[in-house]
Amino acid sequence: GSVSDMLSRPKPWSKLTQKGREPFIRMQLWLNGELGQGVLPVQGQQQGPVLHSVTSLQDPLPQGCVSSESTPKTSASCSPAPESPMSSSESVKSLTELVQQPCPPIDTSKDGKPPEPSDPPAPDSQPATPLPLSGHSALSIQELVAMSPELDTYGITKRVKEVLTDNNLGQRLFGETILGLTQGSVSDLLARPKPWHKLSLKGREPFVRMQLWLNDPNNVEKLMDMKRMEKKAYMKRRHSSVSDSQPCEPPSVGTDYSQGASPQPQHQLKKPRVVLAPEEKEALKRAYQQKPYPSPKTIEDLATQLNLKTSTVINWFHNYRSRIRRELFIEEIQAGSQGQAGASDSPSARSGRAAPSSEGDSCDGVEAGVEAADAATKSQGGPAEAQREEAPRPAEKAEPPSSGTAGPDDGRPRPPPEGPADGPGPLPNPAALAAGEDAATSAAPSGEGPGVARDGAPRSSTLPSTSAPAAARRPSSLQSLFGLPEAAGARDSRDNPLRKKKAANLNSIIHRLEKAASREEPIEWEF
DNA sequence: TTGCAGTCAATATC
DNA sequence: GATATTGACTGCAA
Repeated sequence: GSVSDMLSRPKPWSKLTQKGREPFIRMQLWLNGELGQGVLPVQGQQQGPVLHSVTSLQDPLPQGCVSSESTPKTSASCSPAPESPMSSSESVKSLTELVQQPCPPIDTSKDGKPPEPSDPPAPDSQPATPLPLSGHSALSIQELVAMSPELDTYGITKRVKEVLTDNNLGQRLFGETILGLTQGSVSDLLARPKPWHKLSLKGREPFVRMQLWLNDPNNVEKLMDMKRMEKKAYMKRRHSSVSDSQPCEPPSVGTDYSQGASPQPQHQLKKPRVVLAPEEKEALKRAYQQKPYPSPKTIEDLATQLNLKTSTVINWFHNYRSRIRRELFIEEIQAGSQGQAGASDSPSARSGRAAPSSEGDSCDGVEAGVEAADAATKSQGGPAEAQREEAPRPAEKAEPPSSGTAGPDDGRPRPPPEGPADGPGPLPNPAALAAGEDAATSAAPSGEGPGVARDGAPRSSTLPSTSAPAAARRPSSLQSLFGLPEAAGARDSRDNPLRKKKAANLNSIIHRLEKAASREEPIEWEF
């Protein structure tokens, strides 16, 4: 009866609970041939082998399947191991274990044609899947992510970095093979992991993959294999291209692009990458300090004055906000782990424990740990310290006189800013520009900052005092959030960037407050 | 429409 | 050559 109902009236995915999704996962797996025969005994007890099939997928990661494609050597298949029935709670447990504990050797796929992310020769062989996943794996990983227990993103990346460096494995290989991401993304991810509870489902995926990879006892071997294979393929291509004096591009199956169709046009269509001059960045940063959320008009003005496209300015603000936020996360984490004195190097887990459902605990509460981080950064020699203040620190090496121009001596291949080539001239003072526009906003911080809730706006159950990370709950953190001067306390010159960040973050909060205040309906405050 | 998360990919830097 | 940085883009949600 349930089956009939489900088949004839399937609910949309988004409406389904996790439990409700299980049958669909099973169906999908079954369709993919992933479920063995008779592995799913009809549930004698109410909760049968829930999730068992999912958890029994020994390799939800691409790596196995990928390597099977491009690494015929790697043995085995993705077929699930024999299973035994399991209760629902056991299933959940098994999921947790899958992610958190070492799992049996990963078998590689036998089916499908997984793409070859790291091996360009057959770029079109897998039209549909951008990730190095076979279809079922993609589904599985998403399910795993959805049901994954909280992971210690910081710890995971730390371990991944260790393993990679210890074994001389590159980010590119790892990213393309294991995560389905490009080198840049991997670098970013490893250097600045977000805490688990701040990640979206999609954002969690790479961490689940990393965790699973870490759990795989053969992970390094497989990657090494991939590396060897790549090298081999590369040598082969190089060899053949040399002997044939052909371009070493992968031979695009049967098509000859090298003739009439010029090989160039695609390149010519590419837009040159905009590279902002240090002075421009500096100006933008100043504007950001004043107003992290500039109005369209301000953006327009900034763009005009800096001789940039408005979209560039918009993008810059988006990127900068987002990256600042992440920097602050990192600082929070660092501070947290410092404060915890090694009790656990699981900051995200920490906050999770403190706030089991603390999604809204500190939306912008990234300030929470900054103060501690501030102290921490001075004494601690951590892996991230080198870059910790990089973003917010204005014009690192070439702290330019702000009136300077983007002179040619900056040595950067500045693409032609489509506009008069006379340059921006003496750079404007965008800060003033931004500040001037909204004095009220800028003045706000000096007022009663956390009065956020004074108007009765629900300080809300979503923000229980216990929901914030430990550092955030310290009174001093609250003070630091809204009491900048004291919090920042001019301890040394390194405080400046932090103060700026804090100020900017505060402005960001204010911006949201203002926005929220202009709404009719009550809202839930998230700070 | 706006802001954000996540990512790519070009470029810079090590 | 590997890694880090960063402008741009996509897709989603409010």
